[in-house]
Formats: sequence, C-alpha cells, structure tokens
Amino acid sequence: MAALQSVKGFKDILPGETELWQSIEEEAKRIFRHFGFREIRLPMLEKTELFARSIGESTDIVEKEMYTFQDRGGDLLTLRPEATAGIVRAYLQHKLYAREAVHKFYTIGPMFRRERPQKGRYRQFSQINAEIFGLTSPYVDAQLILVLVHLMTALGVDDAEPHINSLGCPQCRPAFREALMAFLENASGALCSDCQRRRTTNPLRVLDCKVPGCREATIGAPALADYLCEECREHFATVRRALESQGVAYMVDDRLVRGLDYYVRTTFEIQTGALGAQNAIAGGGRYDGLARALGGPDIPATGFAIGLDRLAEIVGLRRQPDLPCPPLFIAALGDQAREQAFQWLSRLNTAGIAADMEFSDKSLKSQMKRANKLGASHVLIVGEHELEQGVVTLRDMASKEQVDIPVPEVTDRLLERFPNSGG
RNA sequence: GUGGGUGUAGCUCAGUUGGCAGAGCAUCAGGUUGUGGCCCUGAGGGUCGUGGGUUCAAGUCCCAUCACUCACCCCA
Repeated sequence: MAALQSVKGFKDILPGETELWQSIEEEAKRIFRHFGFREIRLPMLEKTELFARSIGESTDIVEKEMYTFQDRGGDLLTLRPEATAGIVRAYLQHKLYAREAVHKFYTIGPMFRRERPQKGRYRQFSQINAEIFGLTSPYVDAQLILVLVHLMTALGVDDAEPHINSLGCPQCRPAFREALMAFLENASGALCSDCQRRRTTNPLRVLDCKVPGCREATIGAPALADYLCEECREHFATVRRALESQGVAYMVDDRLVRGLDYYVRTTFEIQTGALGAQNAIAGGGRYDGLARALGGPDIPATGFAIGLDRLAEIVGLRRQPDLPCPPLFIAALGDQAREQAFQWLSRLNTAGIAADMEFSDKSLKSQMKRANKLGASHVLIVGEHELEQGVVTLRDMASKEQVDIPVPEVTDRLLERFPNSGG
C-alpha cells in the first residue's frame, strides 16, 4: 500500500461507470429542456456566510459538516454543501429578477459534506438541482415533482415513490411547533436520547425519527395538517389536485421533515428501498423566504435536489452497461504498415469515425484478439504482403468475409462504409 | 463524533489443530512461420493492510495501528 490513495469519502468514477453517469445526465438535461429549465453553472466555493445564513446556523451541515477554511487572503470560504444557496446568491447578485419575473434553472455538479461515509453517502457527491424563481403558484411545486417522476420513469426506476407534505409558513408553523413541543414534553420519557435533544433544538425532526419507541410515542402527536392556515391548506390541496390530474401516484407523509431551515409549505422526497439506509434519492420543497433572508427582494422560490451518486447506483443495478465500441480496428504488421495505418486511422478519427489500431509490434493473432475484445465489427489488415501488391484486407468480424481494397481507395471506401456516427 | 464487520494476486475469494502462499477470472505469450470468440498449454503478478509480541516456525494466536465497509447521526 505504498501508492497514494484518494481522500476518504472521495471516489473515482472510472470508464465503464462514466457512461452510466453521462446517460443519466443527458436524460435529465433533455427533460429539463422540455420543461423550460435552463442550465446555470456556479462556483463550488462560496463565502461561508452564505451557507450559514441560508441553510441555518444550527443545522448539522453548518455546525459540523462543512469544508471551511481561510484562504491566503484571510477570507472564510466553504466548499458548497448544497446548491440552492449558490443559485439564490447568483440570482440576486446578477439581479436576474429585474430581467424577467420567472426563472427556471438546473445545475449539475459536486457538493461536499464531511460526514462519515457509508452506502449512498460520500464526502464529495453530485447533485442535479432544479429551481424555479418568481412564482408562488402551487402548480410549479407540482411541476417539480412531475419532472422527478418523469425522470425516474425515463431511467427505469419504477419503485420511486414521491412523498409529499406541507410544512406550513411563518404564519401557521409557530403554533404547530408550540403544540408539538408541549406534546413531546409529556412524552419525553419514551423518546430516544437523540430525540431528547431534538425535542428542544428541532422538534419537527422527532417526527422523523426511525427508532420504534419514538414512532410509538409520537402516534398521537399533533399533525401539521391540522395547523395549516387557510392559504397553506389551499396551496397544498392544489398541489395534490395537480398531481392527481397527471396521474402521479404520491403519498402524503405528514412526518416528512426537511433538514434545511429555509423550507416552507410544500416539501417532497423521492424514496426507494434499494439503497440501504439512504432511502431518499431526491428531495426538495418551497423556500419563499430565502431570497429575502439573503438580502434580496422578497421572491418566492421552489426547487429540488437529486442525489446523482445514489441515482446512478440504483440505475446501474438494473441496467447492463453498453460499452461504446469502435466499428473499425486496424491491424498493422511491420513498421511500414504501421506508418500507413496511422495515417488512415488519423484520417478516419478526424472525420468523426470511431476507430482504433494496435500501436505496438504484435502478432496478427494478438491484434485480432484485441479487435475482438474491443468489439470491432471490422478489422482492416494492413500487411506487408498486401502493401507490396497495393491492397489491404477488410475483414467482417461477424461473417468472417474478407475483401481486398486497393491502397489508393482505402480512405474513400472506409468513409463510405463507416458513415460518421455523430456520437 | 459513536458502534459492528472486513483486510491474502488487477478482480472474486480459498488457505485445515500454527509447518514451503493457492484457485477461478483477468492480463500476456504459445498451440507449424500472417487471422478473433470456444478449447488446450505456459508465463508474469503477492513484503498475506502496517508495526510490534508469543513461538524452533505466524496468512493462521495476542496487542496496537491504518484502510475499507455497513449502521447510528445527518441528509441527496
């Protein structure tokens, strides 16, 4: 173990796996385009203050998971632990709200949190984010969920179930919070030690606890739904109607609580059982107050994040990788032949044709083996005997048929037979 | 931060009551001098995670340490 290793929780994505990631990203981009989202690309490094103010000072993410450091100029910087804060920052910084009332963004990239790694959880992980600015309409909440469901279906993830909930708003949530705290105080004896702590710091989270004792103790707990104000109630009802009108099967989960402070009203998660303890592969919700909290105008917003690593693992489980294979392999025998082969190969490659050759001095048998392994449909055999006679041989690997091609015609014949694949 | 599991060839793993480090797959080379897949033969590749200890002798027993992994926590 003398060779250097990657940093804990940071992983490499090797060829064979990158194809899967690319296909997922392409599918997502295609769907985003259809739904009217445009790509935004952002720095991975932001001022620490941005995350403290958006995610919430007392969240675990900010308190103990961020990669924060002082740069050489003394600025306190943080590798982004999530994307929404940066998107809002960019949106405000460039005053995009002044150009048009509504913006729909997506972005794909790495996030960083220093947690203990486990299945489906890494210190650098990628997310696909989508955000909609400038609309309070419940229909855009529904549209986001629809995008997620649509993407899951397109990727063949059939057991992905949207869980939805409403967290209320600053008007109605405080009353619920108080009622819940009062309830938990009575039930406190039955709660686990973590929930004892959460009871005061983040009472909503107690509802989310997995410990059976806590689930039992909170059975009669106040329900958020009963405390929603008229506007929130109507908003949530419209989200549900919109989903139903699209035939989206969803589950109302009144215990669905999001970990970030900025969420209000609609929240949702896409869950699956395929990933051990990490059952959420996507999550999101409405964050109407965030733009204002970051010093901008009062602009409503809603969005989601997909855990791309988790999604790739799930999709990878149910899909055989189809490796890209060049249609043509050139086998050259001897120095002269290799020189000629390299010229042809380069000509083909620059013309957009996937092809490869053997560059070292190997036996024809060995070169044929390699061509077979690469999955080439044809092999161009460039041998000294043929060159002397002014021809080369093209072998069809499936039918084993071989035809001679006169040297002057090689490029044209190959360009004709292997049209630019475009890929 | 807390707990459990696992570390032997590139990969998946055997390795008996301590007694010469193995298999399959993969790689490479051959199987009449220039033709792939199947088959056959052979080769390369390991300080047994690392450092101590016990012993005539440690992959095996003991201690420490590191790494990986799963779970808690948190979240996508």
